[in-house]
Amino acid sequence: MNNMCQRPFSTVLDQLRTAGLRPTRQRLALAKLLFNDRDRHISAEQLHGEALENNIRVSLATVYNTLHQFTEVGLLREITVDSGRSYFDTNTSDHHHFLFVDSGRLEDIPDEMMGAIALPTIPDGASIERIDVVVRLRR
Amino acid sequence: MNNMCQRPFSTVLDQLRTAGLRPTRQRLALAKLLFNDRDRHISAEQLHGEALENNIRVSLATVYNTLHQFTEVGLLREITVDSGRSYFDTNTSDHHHFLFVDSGRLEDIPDEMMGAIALPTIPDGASIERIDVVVRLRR
DNA sequence: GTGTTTGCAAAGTGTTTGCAATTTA
DNA sequence: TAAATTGCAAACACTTTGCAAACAC
Repeated sequence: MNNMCQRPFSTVLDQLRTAGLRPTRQRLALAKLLFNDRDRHISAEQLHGEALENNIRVSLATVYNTLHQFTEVGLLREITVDSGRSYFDTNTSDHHHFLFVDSGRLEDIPDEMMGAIALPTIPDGASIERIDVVVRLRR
Repeated sequence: MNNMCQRPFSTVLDQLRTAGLRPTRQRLALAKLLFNDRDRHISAEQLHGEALENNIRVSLATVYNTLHQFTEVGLLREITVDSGRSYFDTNTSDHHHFLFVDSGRLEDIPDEMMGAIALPTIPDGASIERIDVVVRLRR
């Protein structure tokens, strides 16, 4: 698995600064929860819950704002697998996902497990923003 | 493009019957809207609107029920591209999608435009239900 | 100080549900 | 007539918004 999320913390600060986002208490605390660990696929509600557990006072609205701001800045990647719920992936490198349909759990596909995908021919005038591959697994 | 949706109408009736779904006025009318034409990617609200335009009295709840029942029976395939909105694809064959991110429009990728995807190695005990590929396009 | 960010509660979106009335076999 | 289906309105889950108070620079 590509450990792109183990960025030095200074990078987060830099990226916030570069993007003109002030390093507020809330943003820094959420960034720590998100990036200090392994790669994560986390929803806004989950992150909010985790913040509260860690005695970080932050509102759900701020968690949403922060996740979106981080996504715009390139610190996160947003993934939607099922209707009505977004996950945010701390691994922003090119990679794909396993979705365990029974549990709803989402996991990165290690590069060794997934060969390269041949790029499709695309319509005139269009350009590829990104290719999302979700391998849906049972059992 | 694989025209799997041009199934004879009798097939729809058969599949409903086989599944123990009564061919009610609403189900038949919605099936006609869905399957009489080209391949479609349609949301519940869109289909409901279309039904009303065609003077088919049907509630939005019934449209939702019907779309899900058709999906269970294998007449449709459900696709979620962005948070909070499901599309139903009348093409249930193995194929992938272009998503035009500006408009939100979803389109089948013709087989000629997309090479085969190498199946990934999957975790022990799991089996692949389906692989969703969404090529996100700009402009 | 000035502009940014936050928290709250309210509004919004798409979807599902409970249940009485209706329809189908 | 028994079971399935429908329509309505209310409930739902998740997300976004408006705005005054708090904060960062």
